[in-house]
Amino acid sequence: MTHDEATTGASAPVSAAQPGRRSARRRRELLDAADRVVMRDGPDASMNTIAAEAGITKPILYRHFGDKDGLYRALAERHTEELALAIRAAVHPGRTTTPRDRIQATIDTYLAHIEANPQVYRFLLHRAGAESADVHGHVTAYQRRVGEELARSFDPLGTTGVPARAWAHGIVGMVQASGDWWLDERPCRRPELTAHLTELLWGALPTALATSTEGTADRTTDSTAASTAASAADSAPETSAQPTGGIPPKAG
Amino acid sequence: MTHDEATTGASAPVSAAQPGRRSARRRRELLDAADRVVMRDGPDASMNTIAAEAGITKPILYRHFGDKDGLYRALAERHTEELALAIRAAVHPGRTTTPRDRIQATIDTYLAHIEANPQVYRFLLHRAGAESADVHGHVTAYQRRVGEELARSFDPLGTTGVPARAWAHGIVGMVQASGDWWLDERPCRRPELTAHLTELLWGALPTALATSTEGTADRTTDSTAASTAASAADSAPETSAQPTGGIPPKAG
DNA sequence: GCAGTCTGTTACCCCTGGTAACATCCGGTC
DNA sequence: GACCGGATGTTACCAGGGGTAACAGACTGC
Repeated sequence: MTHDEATTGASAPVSAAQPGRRSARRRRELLDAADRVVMRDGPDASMNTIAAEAGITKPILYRHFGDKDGLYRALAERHTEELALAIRAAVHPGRTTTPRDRIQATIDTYLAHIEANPQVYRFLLHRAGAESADVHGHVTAYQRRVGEELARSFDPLGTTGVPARAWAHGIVGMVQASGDWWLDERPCRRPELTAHLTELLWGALPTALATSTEGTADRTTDSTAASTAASAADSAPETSAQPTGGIPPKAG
Repeated sequence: MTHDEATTGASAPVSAAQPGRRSARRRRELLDAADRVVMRDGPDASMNTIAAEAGITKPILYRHFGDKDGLYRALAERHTEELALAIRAAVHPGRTTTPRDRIQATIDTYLAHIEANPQVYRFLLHRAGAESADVHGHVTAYQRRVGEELARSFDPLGTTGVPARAWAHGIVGMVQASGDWWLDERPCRRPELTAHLTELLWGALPTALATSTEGTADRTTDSTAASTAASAADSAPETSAQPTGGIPPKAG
């Protein structure tokens, strides 16, 4: 039971005679319910649970989405779209900026997204579309998508040579992996991580390795990153969570 | 419903397999069988199948490994150990080398590994240990492990500050993601990819973006990477597959 | 002989993904 | 109104996979 929502809203003039019209809305509602469940119970939610949350039973879900993978793919598409949009906005800003600012803003946008909704992120990373592929389940496809988006931004001519794409996918993986680690340990606040990663892409690694080999050890890296961390503190969209308490950086 | 008949909660004899020393050999044999099946059927192999491959039945597997996650974790540990060893050897070479050579060798070692055995790689990436964690299934732990390994190599003093660890995990993710993309599309041979990624870490991105913004578009990146690609052709272990021809990128 | 433990088995439970078959409402058409 | 198509919904079921209980030999050591 529990069929709240009174069904048949009909408050708006349902003039559209298209048959898919109503079913599209139903589909969205089902997707909403699935989203709620997945965000609450994690990606292992059963179809029964999702159906119950939607106030219906399994076969309806299967009529709409084919199978579980279809549902999850539809769900993932939504979120991926959202993220890709934000990334695109950060990569192609309206006013002219330096390349470094663009990269930094892009990184921060990504991090802000996964920080704002870790559940979505986990779902996308670990489950979305991982089942369908025959043998080699491509890494969740959403990462690929963002990568291609970034690659296109590197040379807007459409050439998109191998190096650019390798870099783009590499950068996405870089931000994703360090972001994942950061989400778990929270060793610093987001602007600092953004700055560290931008530094890394801007050639901080050879510098750090060279100096550490010669004599002075790790202080170099620390100071380098910290100096730019401050300047990055206010670049990207909000979505900032509250301070979330301490967890001191514990940087030696 | 009906009646649960006590049982109350999974018993969970953590690490049930510890007792006999002779059982250790059996354990290895079981693990071998599981390995065979997983490499043949992919990570979705059922416990029944694995048991059959080992010539036994399910309960024995459960006595040895607790549950499926335990088996998979044991399996993953093996392969991760192997990879971590290779990485460590590449990061800390016996004779003195330049930092750049070390990084390049490390990247190439990783890529060589995933190229040599994609099945293992897929398994580690997608399944290993992804189930056990309560809510947030950390990314397969093997990536983390390699990351920590790399982080330690950055400042051998043991400090391992935040920037170094952020970089290390980022680099691992970078190599992993681009390697994954490369495995799927094979847009170039391994040495080229290794060179591209090393270039990226050595500050090629700002250069490329600056020049592409000013005038010349993508030729810069291509030539830069190609020049070093040749020099990297013979750094790490072989395991090279045949050329596999040139699938043109042709991304949507 | 007995206890203990390791090996192995059969048979079972429960849950989950997925399907079949049947019942229903609602909008449109003659 | 009668009728029909299509979406909505249901109960009931199946196959298969994870996991467990309970029992059966075999080997050790006393």
